[in-house]
Amino acid sequence: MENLVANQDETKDLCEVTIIHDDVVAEASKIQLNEDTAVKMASFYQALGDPTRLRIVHTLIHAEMCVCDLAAVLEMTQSSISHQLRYLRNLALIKRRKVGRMVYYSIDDEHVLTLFETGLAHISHK
Amino acid sequence: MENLVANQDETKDLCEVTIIHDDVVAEASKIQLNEDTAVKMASFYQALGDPTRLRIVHTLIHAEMCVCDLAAVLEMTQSSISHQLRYLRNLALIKRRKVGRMVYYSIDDEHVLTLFETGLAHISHK
DNA sequence: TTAATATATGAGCAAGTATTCATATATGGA
DNA sequence: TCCATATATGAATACTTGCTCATATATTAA
Repeated sequence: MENLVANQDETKDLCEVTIIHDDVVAEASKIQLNEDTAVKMASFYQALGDPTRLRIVHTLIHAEMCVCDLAAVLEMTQSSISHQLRYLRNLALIKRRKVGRMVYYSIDDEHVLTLFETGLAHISHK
Repeated sequence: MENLVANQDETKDLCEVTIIHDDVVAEASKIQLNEDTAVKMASFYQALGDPTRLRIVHTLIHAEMCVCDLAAVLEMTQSSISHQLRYLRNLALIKRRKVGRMVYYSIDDEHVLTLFETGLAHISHK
């Protein structure tokens, strides 16, 4: 179930693909992520893989904020911020709270902060 | 230097952008990432934000591997793998070691594993 | 009910990207 | 030297994506 490569013969059917180290390939095949897992994980990283969304997340890590104020802080239009908020909400990274006609957004994922800090450490270190 | 918003009046110049909570906006403006930092961090996340690159990284976390074997394991062409390896190497997430005409790739960043584990925890948890 | 306003969203466009295809480079062996 | 082969890469293409613009929805206040 976690093995996308059924067997080596099948792999060898792929044009131009040669196996050099059978043992290494066999071991690596065992631990492969299934397609669904890879796609879901990639979506998670991609959410922070855009400067605007990253800045939104970074801002919301510090405080809950309404759309208007977020747009002001990031100096972007309400529309673009709203689109990106929907994107992040669809991935369940942020949640919203409605108060009258205002909508307050905040972080809704325990792993976002870890991810952010790791990224910051990465660019600070290299 | 970390403050992209020079002052509130300037922010208000942006068409259609209204500030609701001046204090919240002022505080948030103080902690904003500068453009360069946001772009660099986003690039880091984006590297794992593609299923193919994520699978490459995941595989290399377990073992150093040559291009041929990687292509076999991931069931993709040597060319596409090679392109993505260059991408990851340009971001210094992986490094290479040449032995004859073979090139062995491995992880070259201490934060990649943390990032990967956090992402896995995220999708396992939600 | 009507006007004002905070937020949401569909369509369109421009820019970016992952793969393929063809080919180049580089190394080892005959 | 000549061929086979492991890897790299430029160009083209199909696909994705972030923003803008116009407009819709929803809530408050008059």
